[in-house]
Amino acid sequence: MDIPKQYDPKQAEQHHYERWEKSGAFAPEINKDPNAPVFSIVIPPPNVTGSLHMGHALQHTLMDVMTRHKRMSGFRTLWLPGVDHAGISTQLVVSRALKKEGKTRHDLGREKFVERVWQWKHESGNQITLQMRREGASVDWSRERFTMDEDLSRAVREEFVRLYDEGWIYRGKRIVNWCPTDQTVLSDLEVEKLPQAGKLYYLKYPIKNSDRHVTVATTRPETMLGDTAVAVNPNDERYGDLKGQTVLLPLTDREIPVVFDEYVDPEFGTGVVKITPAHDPNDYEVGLRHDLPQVVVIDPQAKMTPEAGVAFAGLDRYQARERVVEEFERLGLLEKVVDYEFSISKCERCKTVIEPLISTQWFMKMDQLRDLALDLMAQSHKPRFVPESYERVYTNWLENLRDWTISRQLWWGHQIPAWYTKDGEVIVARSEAEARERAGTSDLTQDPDVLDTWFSSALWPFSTLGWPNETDDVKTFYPTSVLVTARDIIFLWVSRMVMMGMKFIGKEPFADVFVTGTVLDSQGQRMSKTKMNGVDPLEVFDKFGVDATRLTLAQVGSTDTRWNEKQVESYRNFANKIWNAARFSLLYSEPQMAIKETDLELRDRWIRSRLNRTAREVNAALEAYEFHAAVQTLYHFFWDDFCDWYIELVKADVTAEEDTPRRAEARSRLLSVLEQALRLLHPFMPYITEELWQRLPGAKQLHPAYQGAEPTIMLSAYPEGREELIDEAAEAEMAAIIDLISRVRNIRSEMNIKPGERVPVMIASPDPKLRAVFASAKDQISRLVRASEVSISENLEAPKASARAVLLGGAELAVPLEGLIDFEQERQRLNREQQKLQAEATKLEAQLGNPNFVERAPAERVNELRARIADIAQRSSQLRQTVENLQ
RNA sequence: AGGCACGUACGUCAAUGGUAGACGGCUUCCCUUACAAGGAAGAGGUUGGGGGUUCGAAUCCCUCCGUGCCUACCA
Repeated sequence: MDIPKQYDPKQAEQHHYERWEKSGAFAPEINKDPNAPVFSIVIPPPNVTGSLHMGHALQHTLMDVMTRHKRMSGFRTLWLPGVDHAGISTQLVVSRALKKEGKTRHDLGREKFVERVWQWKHESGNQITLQMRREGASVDWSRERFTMDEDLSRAVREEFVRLYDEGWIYRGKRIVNWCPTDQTVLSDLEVEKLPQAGKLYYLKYPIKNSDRHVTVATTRPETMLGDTAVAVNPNDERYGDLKGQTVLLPLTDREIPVVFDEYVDPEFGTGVVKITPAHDPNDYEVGLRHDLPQVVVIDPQAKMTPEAGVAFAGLDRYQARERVVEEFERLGLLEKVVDYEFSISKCERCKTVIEPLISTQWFMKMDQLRDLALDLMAQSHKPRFVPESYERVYTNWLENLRDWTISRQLWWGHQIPAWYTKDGEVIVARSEAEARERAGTSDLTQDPDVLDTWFSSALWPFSTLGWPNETDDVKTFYPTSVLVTARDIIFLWVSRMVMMGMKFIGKEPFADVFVTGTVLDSQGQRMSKTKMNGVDPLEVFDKFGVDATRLTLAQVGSTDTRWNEKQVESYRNFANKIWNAARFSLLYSEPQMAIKETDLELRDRWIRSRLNRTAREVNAALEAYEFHAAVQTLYHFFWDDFCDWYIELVKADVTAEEDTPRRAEARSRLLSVLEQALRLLHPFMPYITEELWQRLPGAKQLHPAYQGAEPTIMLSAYPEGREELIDEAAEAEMAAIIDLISRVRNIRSEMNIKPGERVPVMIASPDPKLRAVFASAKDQISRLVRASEVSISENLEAPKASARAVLLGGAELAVPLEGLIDFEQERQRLNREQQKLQAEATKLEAQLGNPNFVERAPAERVNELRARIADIAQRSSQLRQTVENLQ
C-alpha cells in the first residue's frame, strides 16, 4: 500500500468532479426510488460578467452541503445552476472592450452589438461555471440555465403580457433616476446614496412689486433655472404675508408663484424652498399637487437645455452651477454659502451622479403584488427566514414599496414586448406575429427598451423549470426547498420572486430563506473590488485545498466573520489528520472485511455510540441550518474520539504480528468506523472523503435509492444516527477510562517524568463494576500511560512516595514514584486541586443555601445540584485524606 | 434622521434563562513505529460600563459608550 504521509488536495481535486458529473450523479434522475422525497435549490444566478468571490464561495458551500446531505439521505435532489445576463454590467464590459478598438456600440448598431455580447458570453462568460466545478458544487449541469435563453425569454414575455393585460404594468411619464453616463433609467434599488461634502447656497429671489425678497437654500443652484414656484409651510407664520405674491425668478424673465405645502420643513434653511418639478423627485410631487409647470433645463446628457436660457444652454450641469452662482453674486442676490454635508445619489454601476429627470418609462404597479407577499407571510408565515430577524426587514420593506421602473435604455436584455402603430397605439404581445394580429397591421415598431435584469430574475425559481409550460420539473421541484442568499438582495430579488411565484404559480417559490453572513476582510471591512481588499477563493483553494476552505466557510453560516487564514490552515491540518487516520487504517487493512457486530468490546460499543450520537447531532444541526455546530461536532468526533482514543485503543490489536481472528476483527471494525466517518464528512469535504472512500477495500454499499449506480461516496447513505446504538453505559465507562488516563498523564507531566520512563499505576475502587471496566482495558491503559504495571484493587495500598488523584466515580489513583517524587511539590499540587473543588463546592452550596432557589427552581435541577455537591464533597474529602497521608 | 444587528480569552468565533467553550496563538515536555500539518500537559474570562427583572442573566428589559449594516424626500 503506497499512501503518502501528507494529504495533497490538488491530487484529490483533479479527478473526482469530472467523474461525478459524467456519471450523472448530480442529476435527480439518478434516484430510482419513485417515492423519494424531493429536495431542490435554484442557485442565485451569478452575473455572467462575474468571477468567483468569497460571497459566492460561501453560498455555494452551504448549498452544496445541504444538497449532498439530502442526496445521501435518499432525497430526489436537484440543485439547479445558471447565470444571469446582468444587463448593465455586461453591456459595460463589452462596451469597454469595444472602446479599446476605438469603437462605441453606436458604431456597430444594435444588432451587431448584441451579437457581439453573445460572442463575448460564449468566450468568457462561463468562467464562473468552471470555478464552480472547482468548488465541488454538485449542481445538475444538464439543467443549466441562462436568463437570456429562449425558454426563459419566452417566460419573460409571458410575464409581461399577463401583467400588462391585468393593468399591473403601465407606461407613463414620471420623474425617474437617470444615469447620464449609462444613458438609462435606474430603479431606486440600483441607486446608492453616499455622503458628500458640499455647499448650501442661499439665494435671494425678489418679490414682484416690492423691494423685498425671499431667500431659498439649495445644494443645486443650477436647477433654479427650472424653478416654477417657491414653497413655504402653510403653518409658518413668518411667511403668511407671501400669500398671493409673485416672485421674480432671477436670470430669467419668468414670474413664479408662492405655494403653500406641508412638505416644507420650517426648521430647515430659511423655511422657503425653491421648487423645480422637472429635476427633483420631491419638487415633482409638490408640482403635481399645485399643478405647476415642468420646465426642463437639464437634458439626458446632464447638459443645460435651451430652456435654461442662452447664457447657459449647452453647459455641463456643474459648469452651469458655477455660472449661476457667479451671476447671483454679481447681482447681489447671493446671501451666503455654507459648507454642508448631504447624501448624493450615484449609479451603483458607474458611480456617476444620478440626474432626476422626467421621462416616459414602463412601470410595474406593486400594491397588489405586494399584498400577495404580505398575505402569504401573515397567513402562513412563508417564506421562513433564517435567521428570523430578516422577516421584519422583508415585511417592512414590502409595506413601503413603490412602483417599480422596469424599462431600461439598454441594448442587452429582454426587449420589451410592446409595439407601436403609426398612430402611437400600444400593442403588447408575446411575439411580433401576435402583435401584428392584434393590431391588424404589420406596420409596427417595437419598443427599443429592454427590461430590468431583475424582471427576469424574479421568475428564476420556475422559469428555469420550464414555466409557462406545465412541465414535470415544475410539478416535481417547485416550490423549492430553500433559498440561500446574501442579505443585500432580499429586496431586489427575494421579495420579487415571492410576488411572481404567488402571482403565476400560486405558491411560494421556496419554503425557507437562509440569509448568509458576510465574509469581511481581516480589518472588518467589506471586501470590494474598489478597495482591493478581497480574498480570492481560488487562491485559498490553491493554498489550503477546497475541502479546508469549505469547512471554514460552512462555519460562517449567518454571522458576519472576519477572514482568518489561520482558520483555513487549521482545517487543512484537519484534512491531513483524516488522511493519516485513513492511512493507518488502510496500512493494516485486509481485502476481506467481515464485520462481526456481536460480542463487541467496550471500545467498539463506545465508538459506535459516539458515531451514532454524532450522526444524530449533525443531522439535526443541518436540518436547523446550524452549520457551525455541525462542523464542530464532526471535527471533534473525528479528531478526539476517533483518532485520539479509538485508534489508540485498537492500535495494539490492529498492528499485532500474529494473524488472529481478534486482529482481523479489530482491523475490519476500524475500517467500518472510518467508512462511516467519511460518509458523515462528505457533504462538507467532498474531495478527500471520496478519494479515501475509493481506496477502501471490499465492496461499498450505496444508498438503496442509487442501486446500480457507479460507486461513489456521494451516493452512499448518510448515517442517520440510530438511537438504539447510542450506549450511555459504554460512554460512561469510557469516560472513566479516559479520566484515569488523563490523570496519570497529568501526574507524569507535573512530576516531570520523562516520556520514555515507565511508572507503576495503582487503581482502587470499592465498586466491583468499575474495577471490571478498568481490568478489561488494562492493556490499553498500560500502553497509553506508559505504565510498568497496572494494579487494580478494592483498597489503595500504595507507598507513601506516590502521586495521587481521585477519579470520576470516586476511584482512587496512585502512581508510586519512589525517588522521583518531591513531597512538597506533590502536596502543593493536591492542595491546589482541593482548593479548586472547595471553591466550586462553596459556590454551589451558596446557591443551595438560598431558600428561594430550592423552592422555585425545578426539582430536577435542585437534585442535580445536590448530587454534584455530594460528588465534590466526596472527592474533596478523599483528597484531604490523601494529603494527610502524604507523610 | 429613523430602524436593525453586534460588543465574550491575545485573535477569529460558539454557548434553548441553568457548571462560559472551540480553533489558532502562547508556556513546558516529546521527531513514541498514521500524522511535527503530529503527540502529552498547562496558563489565560467580573461576557463593553451602569441599572433592572428572575431562585438564577453572556442570554430578557432600560440606559450609556463603541462598532457595523439597512432604510429615508429635509431643499
